[in-house]
Amino acid sequence: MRYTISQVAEKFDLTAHTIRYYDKEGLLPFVERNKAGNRQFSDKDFDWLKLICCLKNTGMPIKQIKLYIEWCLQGDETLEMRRQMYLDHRTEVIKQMNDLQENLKTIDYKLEFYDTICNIPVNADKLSAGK
Amino acid sequence: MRYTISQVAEKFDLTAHTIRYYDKEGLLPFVERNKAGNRQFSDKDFDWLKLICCLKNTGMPIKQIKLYIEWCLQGDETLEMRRQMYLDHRTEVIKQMNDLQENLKTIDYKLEFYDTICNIPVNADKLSAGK
DNA sequence: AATTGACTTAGAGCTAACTCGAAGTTATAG
DNA sequence: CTATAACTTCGAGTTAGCTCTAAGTCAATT
Repeated sequence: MRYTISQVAEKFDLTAHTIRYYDKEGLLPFVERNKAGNRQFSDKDFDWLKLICCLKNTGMPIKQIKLYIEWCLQGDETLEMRRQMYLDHRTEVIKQMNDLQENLKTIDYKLEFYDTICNIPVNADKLSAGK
Repeated sequence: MRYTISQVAEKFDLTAHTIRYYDKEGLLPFVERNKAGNRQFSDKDFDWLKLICCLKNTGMPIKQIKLYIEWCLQGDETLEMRRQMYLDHRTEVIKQMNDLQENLKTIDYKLEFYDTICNIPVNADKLSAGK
């Protein structure tokens, strides 16, 4: 099956503009064109896009994703670099998760405070960020 | 105890520039000045800054943080709005954590693949993002 | 009295990641 | 044959969040 840019946009919850931007930035060098010059996405391209979205949504900059894709196209000589990239990125993602969990504690603490004070709205914090 | 902007920057791993930027954006209306016009941070301000960093690091836009701080200074009439903001933000943070966890699976799957292929570097994926 | 260093403001500049508009091409429906 | 819709490129514009520079103030040291 072949898909147009707007079908892909729909499927990945992106805009066609964004997909063209990704292409321009070198993230989609493998996408083929028909005689009219229109992009023709294949199911194989969907795997690439899923991966690109995964890396993007975990905070990897587009330039680094581009680099990774270049490595993939270069072949086996870049295998170890790619593996190392995933190792480093995994560490980053774990850190993000830990940071979120830590910050969630603060938010939950605040919520406890507001849940209490909103039922008994007396003597609330006007100028204090604590408690 | 009173602290200068550079001491605060050091403590919160920000630059003095960034702190002035936050002040300009309305995040630090409570910070006092000495006769020379220099900012004088107190321990109470540290609580505010911790909270601001928490919200910022969980993806809350600076404009919304500013709004929250305005609400705090307005007093009890905004208690319910503040509580609702924390509820909404909590949902956001949980979503971020779930998304990260989901994406981490993809990364771990990739790592498994690269761990295998890097020990037996034969027939690697040259043009496929899958498997 | 002069130098040094840390602060001040105002405002310009930067980067990432889009986001949009203009002008043009092509395939299909009427 | 023409109108419409969906695509194309190019390049300008936008937004968030800084980041930096210039020019100036002020307190403390030499």
